[in-house]
Amino acid sequence: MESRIERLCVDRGLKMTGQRRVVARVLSEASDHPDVEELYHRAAALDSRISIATVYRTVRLLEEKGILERRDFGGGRARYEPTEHGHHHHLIDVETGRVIEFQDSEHERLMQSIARRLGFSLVSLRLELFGRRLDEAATGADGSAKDNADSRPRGAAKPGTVRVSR
Amino acid sequence: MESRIERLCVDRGLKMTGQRRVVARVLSEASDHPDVEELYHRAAALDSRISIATVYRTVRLLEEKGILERRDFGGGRARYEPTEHGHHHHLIDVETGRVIEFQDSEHERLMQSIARRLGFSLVSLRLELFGRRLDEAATGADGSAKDNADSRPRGAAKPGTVRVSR
DNA sequence: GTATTTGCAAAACCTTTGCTCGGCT
DNA sequence: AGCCGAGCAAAGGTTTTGCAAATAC
Repeated sequence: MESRIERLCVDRGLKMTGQRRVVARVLSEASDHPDVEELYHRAAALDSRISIATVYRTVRLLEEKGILERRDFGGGRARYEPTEHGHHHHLIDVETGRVIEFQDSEHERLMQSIARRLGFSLVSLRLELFGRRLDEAATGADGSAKDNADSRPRGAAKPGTVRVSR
Repeated sequence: MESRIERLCVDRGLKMTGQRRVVARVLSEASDHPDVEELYHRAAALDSRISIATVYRTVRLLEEKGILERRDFGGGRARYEPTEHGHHHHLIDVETGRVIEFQDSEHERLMQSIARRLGFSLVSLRLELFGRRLDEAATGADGSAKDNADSRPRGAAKPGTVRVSR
């Protein structure tokens, strides 16, 4: 069955090889921000006839096509995630490395206005927060973000989406 | 004469060798965000008896001491700038690569509040805007940011500091 | 059929490190 | 004399690439 990312590839006229299909599936099913090595392992589990060079080539291609976005959270390896329409940002737990996504519409407006004041139109932005977990009791947050490391809840329909609404 | 960065090094008890003094001077005089290669070239111009390994070791040391901050604006090379007290952020001109700094106190507050809502205390953050220059005439900005590539106006006392005050 | 893509291994790239020598205290 | 830092070159980790063989359209 055709995965979501595979559909995007086909839509953009990419030649769909077996390897690309596998990588597309892995990406479609990922709910985190895997690096190339991790993608390679997951892909190899589905089809061992794939090399890491192909994974590198594929993520690069998909990034050029706007299907993936490359992230750098430090640690020397690039990490990838599917491009989303509504931009979101990341909060990285400095103790565990867990990545939490969030959105904030007020923030988007603020960034637009700052760019405009500096004489620029905003093309894109990168916002990453690094934080330390507060005691559950000491905060007003509901603590609903789960403990599975590096989870990436997203999408309005999914339960557990972390969104700061304002 | 003792450069600003050299003073900071001495204050933290670092042994000041000739090479460190040169790197400290280069950093003190830099008004941009040089990478190691660039620092090496500038340092070598002042004293050719310096190796790139020493520059790497020095920036790493100064980063550990909190004197420098490492930045990654993409491009695979780390770039460095002296630590500032008031945190600032960067707007990168996507056409020219020029880096403009800015601050926004409203933004600081917003970030604190977002982190808190997610159940975290904010340790640090990274904000980078990527933008395209608007026509001078079409914007309300005063266009005062200069055309010298990669300028880094900063510090309250300096004219030309780019600061979004709100 | 033909242009593209893959696998493999080598190369490229940035950064770190082992070791010996040199310089400062 | 003793230590710490510097230089050099080699190693390290990630990503890219050249080339021949395989594959999609």
